[in-house]
Amino acid sequence: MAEPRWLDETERRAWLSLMTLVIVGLPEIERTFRAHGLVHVEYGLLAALSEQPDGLRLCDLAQSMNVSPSRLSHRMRKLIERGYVQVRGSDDDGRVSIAVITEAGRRLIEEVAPQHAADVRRLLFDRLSREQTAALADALASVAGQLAPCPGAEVETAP
Amino acid sequence: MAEPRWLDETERRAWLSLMTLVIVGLPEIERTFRAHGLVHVEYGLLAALSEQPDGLRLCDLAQSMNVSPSRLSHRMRKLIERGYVQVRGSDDDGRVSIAVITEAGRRLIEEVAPQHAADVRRLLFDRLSREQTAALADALASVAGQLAPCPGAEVETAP
DNA sequence: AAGTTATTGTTGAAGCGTCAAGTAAATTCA
DNA sequence: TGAATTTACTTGACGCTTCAACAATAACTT
Repeated sequence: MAEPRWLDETERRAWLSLMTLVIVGLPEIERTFRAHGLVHVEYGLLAALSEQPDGLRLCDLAQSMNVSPSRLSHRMRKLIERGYVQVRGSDDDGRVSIAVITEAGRRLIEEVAPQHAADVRRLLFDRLSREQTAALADALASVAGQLAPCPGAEVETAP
Repeated sequence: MAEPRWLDETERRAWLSLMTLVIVGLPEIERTFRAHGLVHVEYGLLAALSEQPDGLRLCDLAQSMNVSPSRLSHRMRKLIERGYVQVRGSDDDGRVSIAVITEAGRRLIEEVAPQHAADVRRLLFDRLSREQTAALADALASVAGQLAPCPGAEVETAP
């Protein structure tokens, strides 16, 4: 059993700050979604679908959003129930389902998106200089790049 | 209604990378804890308590770990049931309870801590240069500093 | 001292995520 | 062609988080 390599002071500060961001900051982000009856992932799903007017295979959607099939299935059930998404089977492949955003879904994210962008800005970027933002993007992209084959994990820009 | 200010390309990359880290990376971190019957927050609580041999008031513990009273209460119930923590009432103040880590709790985090440190390293710091790490710590600390009055949110170094 | 307010902590319900198991269709391959 | 494997997706159970409501003690206020 090798001697464990503990984090040094800088690493520890980075990690603890990240955890604070996750534990305190993200729930604040969530509140905007909850006010509209959504959770963050559902917003991401709607945003992704809003860029694909012809719909998206569920497996592709799951992969692009980095969610498990199970999780996607549970979220889709709710989004379908509430009329934000419709799902039809594929003609080509009997296994796949294709999700399409509805008009109601489109209206919803068009309403939520600006608030979300403002939230993210308030939480994160308003507190960082341009240099800090660039450095943050650089570092996080290095990490995320190896985690997810799919880079386009979410949509924050205009719908 | 002002025109929404969308994220620019760098900000978007930073945010999406952060979300990937949260959605893909943190669950990997969680798996180590689950293997020991814990969740991340519980590890943090035990780690915090392990540095206070005389115990800690629950309200102080909650504040220092940035968790709600309710959440703390639920987690403590489990930690008490499993014998990792003991709680006694305070003599000074009839409202407060004081939590103390047990020997079993101490043994547990001493076992888990090195694995957790290795996980964090694998996830994050092994993929970053010293400069990137320093920049990340700088940027995240700027953000976290305004989110949490309490900086010592968790313990990653030797117990 | 009595009433009000603030602090500390708990509880139960509802919703979400994970995991394991399962169905069904397509593909591979013997 | 038929059997095994892979791919796509769903379901149910269990644990965790949040939120609202609650109880109990302490601290103010006049």
